[in-house]
Amino acid sequence: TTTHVLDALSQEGLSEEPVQQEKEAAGSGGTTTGAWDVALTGGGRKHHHNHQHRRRKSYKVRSKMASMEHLQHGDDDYDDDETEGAEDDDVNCGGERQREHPFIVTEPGEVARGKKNGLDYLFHLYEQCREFLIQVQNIAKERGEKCPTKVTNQVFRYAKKSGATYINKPKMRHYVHCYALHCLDEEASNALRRAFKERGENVGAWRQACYKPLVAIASRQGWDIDAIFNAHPRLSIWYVPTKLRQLCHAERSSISTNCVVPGGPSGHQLPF
Amino acid sequence: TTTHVLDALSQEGLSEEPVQQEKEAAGSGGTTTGAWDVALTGGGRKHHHNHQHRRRKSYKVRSKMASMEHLQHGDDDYDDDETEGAEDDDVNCGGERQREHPFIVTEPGEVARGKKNGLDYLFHLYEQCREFLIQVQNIAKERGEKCPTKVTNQVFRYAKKSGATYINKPKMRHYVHCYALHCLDEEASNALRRAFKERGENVGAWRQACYKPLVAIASRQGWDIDAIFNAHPRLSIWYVPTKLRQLCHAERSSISTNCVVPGGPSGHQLPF
DNA sequence: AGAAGGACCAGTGGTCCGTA
DNA sequence: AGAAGGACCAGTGGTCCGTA
Repeated sequence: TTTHVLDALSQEGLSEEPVQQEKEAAGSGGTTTGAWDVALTGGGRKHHHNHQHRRRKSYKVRSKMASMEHLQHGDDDYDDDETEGAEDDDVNCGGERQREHPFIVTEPGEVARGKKNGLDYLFHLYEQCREFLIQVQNIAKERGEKCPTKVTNQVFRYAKKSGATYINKPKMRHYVHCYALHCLDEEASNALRRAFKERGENVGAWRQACYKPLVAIASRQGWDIDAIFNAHPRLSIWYVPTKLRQLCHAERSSISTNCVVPGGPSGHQLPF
Repeated sequence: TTTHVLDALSQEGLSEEPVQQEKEAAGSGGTTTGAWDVALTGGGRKHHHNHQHRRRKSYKVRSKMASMEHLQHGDDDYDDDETEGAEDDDVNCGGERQREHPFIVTEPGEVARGKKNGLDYLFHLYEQCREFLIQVQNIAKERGEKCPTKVTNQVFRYAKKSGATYINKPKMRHYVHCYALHCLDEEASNALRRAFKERGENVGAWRQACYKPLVAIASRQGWDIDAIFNAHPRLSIWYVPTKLRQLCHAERSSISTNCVVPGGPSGHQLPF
């Protein structure tokens, strides 16, 4: 599994035909081996299924991503499995790969039904990215190259090359602060999930609601959100989202304006 | 001195006329106050001199840099002071600002004579960059923005805006490993300077020679050159130069090839 | 020739907005 | 409408090479 891993770091090919390198990467099953991966890739059957698709489609691909739909969770079936197989959803004639199923608010331990993904799966994606980062780091160290400490573009590229096509930068960046709450206060995160599920709120509303408890955590720890991220082993590899940083700053400013501290105007110290 | 510092971080102006902001920055004396600055800017007289030049030249500037030659060490005179004043390299009719005087190999404490700069001055530039970084960090913290841990493009831009036009990225990156040796083993660094001065070697030769003792230091500390840089408070803010990283890697590889360790082929551990 | 540094370039962090 | 992600963009790290 470590041989094609080296190829994966080299320049991305632009050929319209699927290249040998990609087939090898597909065979590795994404190089991660968590319980989720086994469950979600649907074992060996789906793999062969997808390989056939890829070959069948190879002359009509439209983009360089079109030939990589293995491990595709959008193709996976928890609900209307065989119905799906007959529609263009699974056959995917257009050449563009299917999008991932949208997330829904689930309780801890709950598996999403229908064409949906749950939040445990979302958080699992962050763990997978961490594993890809560790692999990239090991390769870099072996080669004596610069070693990334964060999940960078390079890591996303590596994940994609390794077959984890369902991982992409905009998605991971979008939910980082949700994952941060999960890491820093799992109890609070779980409670929020249960509350928002019960109220029937959508993912966007839950996502927005994750900011507030994080700002509260920051307020208790001297407002240094970077330090808070860096102190947590699983969170430290993620960039602090701009909006979270801004919220912490805004909240700190408004508090130190309203509650002037005896120390004078220069101090941003807390009133306790 | 902290008010125009905020302006300095904003977008660089492209006007052909010198703007008010630049005049203010000039007045601050580059915001650093070490003994070197005083010595090298030639006190107040030169400042007025340069201000006149700038005003006199303002209608014939060719580039956006042309109006910023204050603190210009290339204009400073240790040797042929008044002769220089009559020539075009102080009057600077072309509109392009003068280059810095080239470095020569000097002993510790030795001031370069003639149109040359010494190595103590070179190392002082690294200290100045560190001060600029600290200022950029303080501003970022105050604003709740991302806070750089290294000397980035932003810091070089800030230094230039602050009037330190003699600081630039290619130069600083070029000599980083020389500064690293100075930080990590000042005795060895001093000895090397004396030896190369005595032999009459040029700066390029001295610069090349700085790599070897650094690789030796790395070999004694487990080859992790990043860790070595990061462990030193003044060095940690500089990126490890590519070539130094490569030399450490190459040396480690060749040693572990020649001296096979009982532990087996996987080990990169040292034979002691 | 030896050296300083403007300016370029490939690949980054960040996220918008055309898409489904 | 709510959401996933291709693709763009400003500014980065890195250093070459036209300049003096």
